[in-house]
Amino acid sequence: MATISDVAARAGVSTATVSRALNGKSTVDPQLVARVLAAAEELGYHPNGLARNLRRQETAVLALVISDVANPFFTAIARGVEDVAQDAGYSVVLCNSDENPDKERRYLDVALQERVAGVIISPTGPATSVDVLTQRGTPVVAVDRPLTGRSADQVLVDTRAAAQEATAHLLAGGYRRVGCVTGPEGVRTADDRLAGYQDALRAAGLPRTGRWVRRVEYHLPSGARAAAGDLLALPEPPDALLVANNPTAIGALEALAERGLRPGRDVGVVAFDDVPWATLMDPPLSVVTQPAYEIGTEAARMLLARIADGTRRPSTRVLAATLITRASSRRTP
Amino acid sequence: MATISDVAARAGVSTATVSRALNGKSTVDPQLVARVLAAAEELGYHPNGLARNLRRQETAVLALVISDVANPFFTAIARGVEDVAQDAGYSVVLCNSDENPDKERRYLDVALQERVAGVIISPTGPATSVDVLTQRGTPVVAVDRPLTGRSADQVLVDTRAAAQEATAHLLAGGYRRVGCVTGPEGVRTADDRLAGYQDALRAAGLPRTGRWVRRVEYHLPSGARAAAGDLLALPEPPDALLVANNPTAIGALEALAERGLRPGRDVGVVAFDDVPWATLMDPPLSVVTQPAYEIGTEAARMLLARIADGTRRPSTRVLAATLITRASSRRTP
DNA sequence: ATGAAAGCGCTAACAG
DNA sequence: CTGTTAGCGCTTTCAT
Repeated sequence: MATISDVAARAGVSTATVSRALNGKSTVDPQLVARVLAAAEELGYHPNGLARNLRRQETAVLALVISDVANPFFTAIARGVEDVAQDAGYSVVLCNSDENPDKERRYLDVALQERVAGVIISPTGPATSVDVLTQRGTPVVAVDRPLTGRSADQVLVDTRAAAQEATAHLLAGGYRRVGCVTGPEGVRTADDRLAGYQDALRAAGLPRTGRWVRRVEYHLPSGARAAAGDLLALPEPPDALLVANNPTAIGALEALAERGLRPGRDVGVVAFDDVPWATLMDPPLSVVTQPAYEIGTEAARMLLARIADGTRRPSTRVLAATLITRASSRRTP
Repeated sequence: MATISDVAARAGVSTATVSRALNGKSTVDPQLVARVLAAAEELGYHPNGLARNLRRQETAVLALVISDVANPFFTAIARGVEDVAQDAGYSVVLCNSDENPDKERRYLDVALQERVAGVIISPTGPATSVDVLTQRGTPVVAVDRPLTGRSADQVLVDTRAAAQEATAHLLAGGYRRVGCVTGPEGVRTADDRLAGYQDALRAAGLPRTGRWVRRVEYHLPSGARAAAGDLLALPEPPDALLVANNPTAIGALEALAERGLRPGRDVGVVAFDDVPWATLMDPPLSVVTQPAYEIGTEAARMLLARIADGTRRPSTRVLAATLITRASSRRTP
C-alpha cells in the first residue's frame, strides 16, 4: 500500500509538504499542491488513519454502544446519532452489547484501545463498566438509561410519567386488574415504568400488589411470552397489561393469541415504543412513543460539545414520551 | 494516559519485557510477569491499540456495512457475524449505508483508513465502491447482493426461486391478477425477485405485462405505500401482491388498510422476510423467510478464512429461502 | 514556502 | 530470559 513517502518521492517533494497539501494546512504553492494531488491519485494513495491518529492523539470516530440492535427504538437512536455525527465529520461505529455486561465491557475496552473520540451508550445495567472510559478521560454520554451514581451527560425520557399515564388510561377505560410486564431489576427504564404503573394504581386507590407484575429479559420476546402466559393462567388473571418495551410486547401479544384472547376486548394492552406495524395489528396497538431519533441527535450534540470542551458541566436532558391510544386499549373494538 | 514505558519504569524492566509479558509472547520470568501485571494494574494501563495496530500492520476489527439498520433482516445478519467474530477474537463495527452509495463510500473509506482486517457488505447497488478495498487488498465478502462483475466471496440467497414459488402459490390459490412491488433497478435482490415473479407468470401461461409491477425504495415504507395505492387505484387492480422486502411490505399493507381492503380475502399478500410480528397481524402475513442469521455466520467464517489465507479461491454460497403460507395469501380467512 | 528531523506507543529482530 | 534498537506512517515543530 502506498505511503506518504511514496507520494512525496513521486511528486518530488518532502513528506511534510505532502501532508500539508493533503490536509490543506498552512500555505503551500498551488503548483506543488497539484503535483502532490496528482501523485496521490496515480498511486491510489489512502492515508493510514492509524498512523495519523497515533500522531494526532485523536480520532474522528464515535462509538455507539446499544443494548439491542434488533430493537427499533435503538436503531432509531442510531440514525439520530449518525446524522449529527456525519455533519460534524465524525463516523460512528455501532456496537451491540445485547443486554450483556460482558459484551458491553469488551466493546468499551475496544473503544478505549482504539482511542475513539467519544462514546454514546445505553448501559446494560448499574454494573456497567463505563468507568474505565471516564477514568481515562474519554467523553461519554448515556442514553435511555442513566449512569447511576456518576454525574454525567445523559439524554433520558420521562417514562415513569408516561407509564403512569398509560396505566391511568387503562383504568379509565374500565379495566380493573391491570398487570405489568417489565424488564430486569436494575435496568432503569424497567424500574421506572414499573414505578409509574404503581403510581397510577395508588392514585386510583387500588392495592399495589405485585401479583400481576412480571419481570423478564428486555431483548427477547420468549420470556415475555411465558410471563404473560403465566399471568393469564392465574385464577384471577389481569384484564389489562402494560408492557415495557417492544420485544416484550411481541411476546405478550403472542401469549394472548395463543389463548385466543383478543387485545382490547378481552385484555387491554399498552406497550412502550411505537413501530410502523403497530397499526397493522389486529387490533391496532396502543403505545407510548418515545422520541428516539431526537434522543440520538441530542446525545450526539452533547457528546460533540464535550469533546470540544471537556470542562463543561455535565447536563441531563429529559424528553417526554407520548401516549397514543388505539384499539388494543379499548373494550369496544 | 499511562504508556508502556510508564509501566516499564514502574516495574523496573524494559518496554520489550512489558510487551512480552502482556501479550504472553515467548517466555518471560514469572516473577517479572507478576511485577509487570501489578504495575499495569496500578497505573490503570490500557494498551494503545492505534500504536499496536500501526506496528503490527493489522487490526482485530471487522467492518459490517449494511444497507439499512432498521431492517430486521440486516440486524439478524449482524448478529450472526458478531457471534462468529467474537469467538475468533474479532470485534465488529456496524456501519449503516442507508441504501445510499455516498454514505457507503464514506464508510468504506473509513474502513480502509482505519485498516480494518476485513469487511462484510451488502452493496447498495452495482455502482458500489468496494473496489477501493479489493484494490488495496482488504478482504471483502458480499452478503445478500452479489458484487457484479467481480469474482468475490459472497453469501447469497436464491430468492428468484423463492419469488417464483410464492407467486405460483398465489396463482394456485385462485388469485388471477398478481402484482409485484419490488426494489430499485440494479439492486440484485429486487431484480431477482421480480424475475422470479415473472417466471411464475410465464409458467402459468399468463402475459408478463409490467402493468402491475412497481419499483420503490427498499428502506422506507412510504414509497411502497404510494406505489401499492397507485396499483389498487387502477381500473383493473391486482388481486394479489408479492412484496420484495419488509419495510416495503409495511407500506403496502398500510395502503390496503387505507382502502379497507383485507389481506387474503380481498388482496392476497406474500412478503419477503419473516418477522416476529408477522403472526400478530390481521390476518397473519405469508412470508418468504431467509436464513439471515446463517448468512451472517457463513459470511464471517468466509471472511476469517480469507484473512487467514488471501490466496484461496473466491467462493459463493447460495442459501435457500422458504415460503411460509399464512392467511394473508388465502381467500378464506 | 519548504525540508529535516523528531516522535506518537508499540512490537519484533537482534544481541547478549 | 531480557534489553537495545529500529521502525510502522504520519504530523509538526524548528530551521532555512
